[in-house]
Amino acid sequence: MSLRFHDTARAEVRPFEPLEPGRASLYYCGATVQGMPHVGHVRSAIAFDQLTRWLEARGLRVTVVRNVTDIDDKILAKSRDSFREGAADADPAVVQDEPWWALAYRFEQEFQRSYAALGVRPPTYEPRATGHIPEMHALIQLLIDRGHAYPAPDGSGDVYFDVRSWPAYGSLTRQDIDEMQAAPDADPRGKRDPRDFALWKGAKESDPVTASWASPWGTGRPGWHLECSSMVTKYLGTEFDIHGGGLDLRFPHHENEMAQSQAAGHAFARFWMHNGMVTFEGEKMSKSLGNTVSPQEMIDAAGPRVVRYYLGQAHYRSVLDYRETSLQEAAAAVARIDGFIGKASARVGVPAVQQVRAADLPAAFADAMDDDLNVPQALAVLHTTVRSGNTALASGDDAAVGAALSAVVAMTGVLGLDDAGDVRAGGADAALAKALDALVGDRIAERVDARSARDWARADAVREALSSAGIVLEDTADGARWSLAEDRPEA
RNA sequence: GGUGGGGUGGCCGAGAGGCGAGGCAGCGGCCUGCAAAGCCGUAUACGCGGGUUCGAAUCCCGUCCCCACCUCCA
Repeated sequence: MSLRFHDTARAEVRPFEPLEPGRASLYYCGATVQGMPHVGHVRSAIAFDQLTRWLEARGLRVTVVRNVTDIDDKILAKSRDSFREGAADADPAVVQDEPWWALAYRFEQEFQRSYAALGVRPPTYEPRATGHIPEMHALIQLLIDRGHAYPAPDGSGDVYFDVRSWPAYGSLTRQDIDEMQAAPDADPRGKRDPRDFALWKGAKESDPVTASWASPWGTGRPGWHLECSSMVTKYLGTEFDIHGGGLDLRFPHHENEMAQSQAAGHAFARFWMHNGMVTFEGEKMSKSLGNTVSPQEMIDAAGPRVVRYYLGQAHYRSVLDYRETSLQEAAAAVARIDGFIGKASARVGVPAVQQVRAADLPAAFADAMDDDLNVPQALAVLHTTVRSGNTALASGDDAAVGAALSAVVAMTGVLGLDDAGDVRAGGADAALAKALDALVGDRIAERVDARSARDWARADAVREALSSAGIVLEDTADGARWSLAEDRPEA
């Protein structure tokens, strides 16, 4: 079976043929860096990281571009707020008297940290909106020349996209302009139609000078949707393979982006892929509802590897509903996989880290991934392989153990579990781990003596002493194994 | 009002006309000095009411409920 993906624009799953053989181009929307990352951002990044890894496993060289929107109304507003007396007192995420560019950069780094912790590999390039003002000006001029944009006649310095001039407007999400609910609080200043959106925003009195750029239409700053169109075209060309983002970006962001790019004469994205929302007990997580759980809170509770598994386990287009027990269940599943990898590695050796290729993967796994990234079904294959590996381990069939181990490692690589470092397990200082191993080894030797003397009380005392220090002992056919106890996540 | 997506066993979560994916939790067993881990077995599951069919969770008709987007949002 060949690769096929769901395309939002066509509302169907269809075969994926890259524009250029052997290569794939992917652009997906990163964050507007106006606050701390929340799980939704991270889920989206994980979904497109899985997509990237799968395209690569299929032998494609993938160019990934993810934007950073580092200028917008909210960034400016939050910066402005930070200059109020005592602004930082109430909220630890607020830095007193912080310029907008410092604020944007600070949060950009927070995003980097979260992505890295959860094994989202860096994109090929991550352009910032503020670095592409000339490209935006060129696009605006092109749209004006082609009759699809106009400077506002009210002298505001705004330039708008003319929605009515583009008959295909609404086609991405199958919206009819006349059926849409009118925005109650939209500022219609100078617009021909309330749906027209700003390509360029004229500078206001309250805007800092650092947030204003000269333009043929007056001093100002870019509108929200424009940066993506400009940056996609610059790095991936006027036509490219896949454009991704969260489902909530379909409208208006991606609709507007598509309209302005196609009105400029660009073929633009061949596929539009959108990931589902993360909900909290059935409701979309949002700050206004106060039901957010931050990636850091999850990582603190369960470790990055478990969080990576949890956020990446559902199909990317489905709603992922977070509830109290979610991380515990994910932790149990991860422990099962890791338990096998640990025991199998001890038996047949740690498999060499090689380039993961689809050919090394179970066919059922590859088929599932080919089918619009059916990760849940792929995980079923992974777990089935773990089970057969455990059976082989018990029966002493080392050849089968080795085969299962390679397959499991390859599958976890595709899913990105390999890069989601667990600080408690893998990231610990090597010298420390060695020292601990020596100490625990002595106790294990002592327990072996006790057991051969059938002195169960002494053997159990060793195990309990280690257990109270957070070290778990397991007796296996190859002798006792020790590992650090998993913290059971509380939230 | 418009546009999409959903309702699957105690929970999460695939599937989409015919052998009950997978994980978590539970129960029974095997293994173990005891554990842990593992393995095996174990469930009148498909919102509700009709219909089509030899056969429907999957198709058709009706109906109820939920979520998202249409304003900033991954």
